[in-house]
Amino acid sequence: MLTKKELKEYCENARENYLPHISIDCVVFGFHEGLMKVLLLKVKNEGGWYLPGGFLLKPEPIEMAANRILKERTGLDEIFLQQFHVFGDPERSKEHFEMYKDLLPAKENWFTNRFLTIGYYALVDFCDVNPTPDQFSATCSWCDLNDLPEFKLDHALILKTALDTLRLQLNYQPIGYNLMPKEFTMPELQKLYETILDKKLDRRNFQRRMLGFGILNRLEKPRKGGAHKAPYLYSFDLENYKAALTEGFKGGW
Amino acid sequence: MLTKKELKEYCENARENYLPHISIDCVVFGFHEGLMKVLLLKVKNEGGWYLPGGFLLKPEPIEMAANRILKERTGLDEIFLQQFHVFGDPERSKEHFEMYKDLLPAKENWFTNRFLTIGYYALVDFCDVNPTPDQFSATCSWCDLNDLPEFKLDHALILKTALDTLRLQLNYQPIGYNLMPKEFTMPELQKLYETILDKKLDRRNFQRRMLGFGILNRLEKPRKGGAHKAPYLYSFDLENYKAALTEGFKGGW
DNA sequence: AATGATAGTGTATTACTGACACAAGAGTAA
DNA sequence: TTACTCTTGTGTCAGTAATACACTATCATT
Repeated sequence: MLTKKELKEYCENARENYLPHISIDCVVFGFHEGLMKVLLLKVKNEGGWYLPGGFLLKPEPIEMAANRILKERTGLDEIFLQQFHVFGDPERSKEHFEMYKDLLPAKENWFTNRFLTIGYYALVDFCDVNPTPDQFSATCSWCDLNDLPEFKLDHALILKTALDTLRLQLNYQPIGYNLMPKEFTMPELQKLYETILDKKLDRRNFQRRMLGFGILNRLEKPRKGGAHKAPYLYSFDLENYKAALTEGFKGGW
Repeated sequence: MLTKKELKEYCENARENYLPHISIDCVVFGFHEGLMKVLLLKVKNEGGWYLPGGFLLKPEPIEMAANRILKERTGLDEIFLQQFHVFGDPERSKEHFEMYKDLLPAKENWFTNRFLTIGYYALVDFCDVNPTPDQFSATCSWCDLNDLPEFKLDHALILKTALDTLRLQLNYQPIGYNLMPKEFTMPELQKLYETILDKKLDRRNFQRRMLGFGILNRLEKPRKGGAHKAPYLYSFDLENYKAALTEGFKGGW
């Protein structure tokens, strides 16, 4: 929560530069040590967590805004982003309304307005991210998808919708290029799928199917160093991967 | 295109009642005589066609706004609606900007603002629709999907995106309840699928697969009156249909 | 009663999915 | 060095779904 002074400054700036009534919230998925992670922010002097988000500059394309916001929170450029839903319940920002309504008159108070928020989800390589709080936040950090904190506003719903969308997309799009390091083993990739879907998959069938998609290159060298049989390393075949992204897998009719 | 007087009145009302910078555009699909149809509007004194659209009342949920807009254009309540994308290119309303910029000063000119538009597609029973122009339009009518006119703004893109989404959804959701009359024959339903997908399907395999979904009831009576063998009539099993809508078909992992 | 057009249905082939088991490699410890 | 353990790589078989294809049934018309 902002102090009155901070609020006032922020609102003046926001009214000047941002489109009113529209915000962007991003669900940033990462994958680390076999666990699915989401990037979250904890606001100063408030309980509850937020998704990284922000506003749209008046002349800015939406996707560019999402990229800008994520660049600020992660340090990353060129993030894989997918717009998935607009959340527009008139009551969705009620908490903010209650919190800020007494600090500034409605007319100049950015946060007592209604906001529609455009939901994006992002897939990123966990290790590349440098979580950076925004000016409202005390903390920006990865949270385990299995162990989520309390959310503010409707951010739990946004996260759930993103996850549902991701799971659905898994069925007709390749995924992983943005979540895995350049080189990885088949068991590691399987773990990613298992984590996203929250279920066990058969090792042999997973491999067969995955290879069947034709988006993987097996590298010559295996991964050394483990205490067991050295697994092969794979990388994505970018060309086929992108083709699969646009055309989708098989898919019925 | 509006006259100056009309524009002025409209803008005053709009500023008062609608959220700025946000619009809704609907792609209304219907199916008639074996052809896929889209509901379009032709504005007075302008070349080119628009999708039915409108704005969001300040306290109104998005979905309700889409319903309200479609109720006005079609006479229908309770339309099947699916939000599919937000279009936000800052240049997307350039045509409007050029058209209206000289009529009113920017400050009070609703139409020279930037608009993000939320795209919904709707599936309706062609025969139930009573196409009704809005106050800007001379004509509201069904157009054949294979024979589309010139569009204004980015409405060709919006339509294409809607169609792509619909085709994709065909693979994991039932469709047809909203597009077909209550009772229909298997060949008629097949024709719907063929029309949406723009490709021929095998009669026998289509039937087997469709019945396999378990969302159809075969009625006792056949359709009489044709010059040929009387086909069976089917209706959708609402309960199973809705279950399939939420759970999706099979779907991979 | 023969014709023409369309509807209903069965079957063989192939591809895919899911369940399962065994062999190979790499380190570890005797 | 050898046996052991853990993990990876791969083959097979059965059940299921997808594809391709051809015949019979029915109605209206002549």
